[in-house]
Amino acid sequence: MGRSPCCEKSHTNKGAWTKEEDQRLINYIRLHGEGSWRSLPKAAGLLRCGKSCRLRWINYLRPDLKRGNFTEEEDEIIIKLHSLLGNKWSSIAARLSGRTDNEIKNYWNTHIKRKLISRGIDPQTHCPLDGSATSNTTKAPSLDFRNPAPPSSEKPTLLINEAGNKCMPPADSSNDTKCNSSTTEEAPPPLEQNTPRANAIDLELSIGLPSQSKFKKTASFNSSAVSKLFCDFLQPAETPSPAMPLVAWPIMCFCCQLGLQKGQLCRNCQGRTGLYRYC
DNA sequence: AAAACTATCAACCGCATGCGC
DNA sequence: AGCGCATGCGGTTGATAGTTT
Repeated sequence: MGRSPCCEKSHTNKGAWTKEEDQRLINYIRLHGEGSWRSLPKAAGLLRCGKSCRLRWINYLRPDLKRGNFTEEEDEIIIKLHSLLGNKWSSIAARLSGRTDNEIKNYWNTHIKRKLISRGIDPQTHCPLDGSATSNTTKAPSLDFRNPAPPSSEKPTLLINEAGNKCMPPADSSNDTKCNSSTTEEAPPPLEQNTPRANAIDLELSIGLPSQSKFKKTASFNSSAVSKLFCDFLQPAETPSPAMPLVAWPIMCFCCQLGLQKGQLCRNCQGRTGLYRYC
C-alpha cells in the first residue's frame, strides 16, 4: 500500500499566495504556533496543502526573517560554509540568522556562483578553475583547496585555504579523486552515498545550530585534530559579526561538547569555541 | 513601443529521515 | 522489524520584473 498523498490535490490552491491566505496563516500560527502542518490548512481555513503552508511560513512570513540584500560578509560566510558543507542549504542557513535555506540556495545560484567563477573558482569544488578560465585579471581565490581530495575510502584529508588554515574538504567532493577544474553543472554524488549519515555528516549538522536534540545526539565525530580545526573555523570573530547573532553564552566545544566559559580553551582539544547555543 | 532575452525568487515536487505504533 | 505518517531538504520550475535590442 502506497503512501497517501500529503493533500487532496484537487481541493487545494496552488501558485502564488494571496494576502488573505497569508493573513489567515499568520493569524493561525500566532494563535496555535508552528507545527501540525498536515492538519493546519483545514484548521486555518486554507485551501492549501500542509507543505505549502509550511514553506510559505518558513520562507516568507516568519517574523524573524531578514529581508533585503545579502552583505559582503554574508557572502563570504556562505562561500566558506559551502566549501565545507556543500549544498547543505539548511545547515548553511542555520548559521545565518534571518536567512532561509531557499533564499540562500537562490542567492547561491544567481549571484555567488557567478562571483566565484569570476574569481576563477569552481563553485562546486571551490578549486581554482584551469588556466584558461583563470584570467590574469581575476582576483585571487578566497578559498584555495590545493590538496587533492582523498580517495573515497579514506578519511578526509584536511585542506589548506589561502590564509594557510586547514579546512575540511567540501562535503560533496568526497568522490572526486582530484580537484576537477571543469565547471560541469553535474554535482558530485552526495557524501551519504558512501558514508553512513551518522558519520561525516555529523560535523556539518552541528555547525552553529541551536541545541536541537536530533543534531546533538549524532555528534560523534571525535578526531581531535580535525575537530580542533573545525573549532578554529567556527570561532566567533573578535567583534561578533551581525550575520552570526546565534552566538550566545554559555557555549560548548563543538567537538568535545564540554562546557566552556567565554574565551576559555577546551581542555580536551584546545579549541576555544564551537557549538553555540541559544539562551 | 514592443519584442526578445535575462535574472530573480517564490513555490512546487519527489525523496529522505525520524518517530510512533 | 516493518509500516505509515509528518516533516524537512534540495533540486527544479515557472511567473514576473527588469533589461536590452
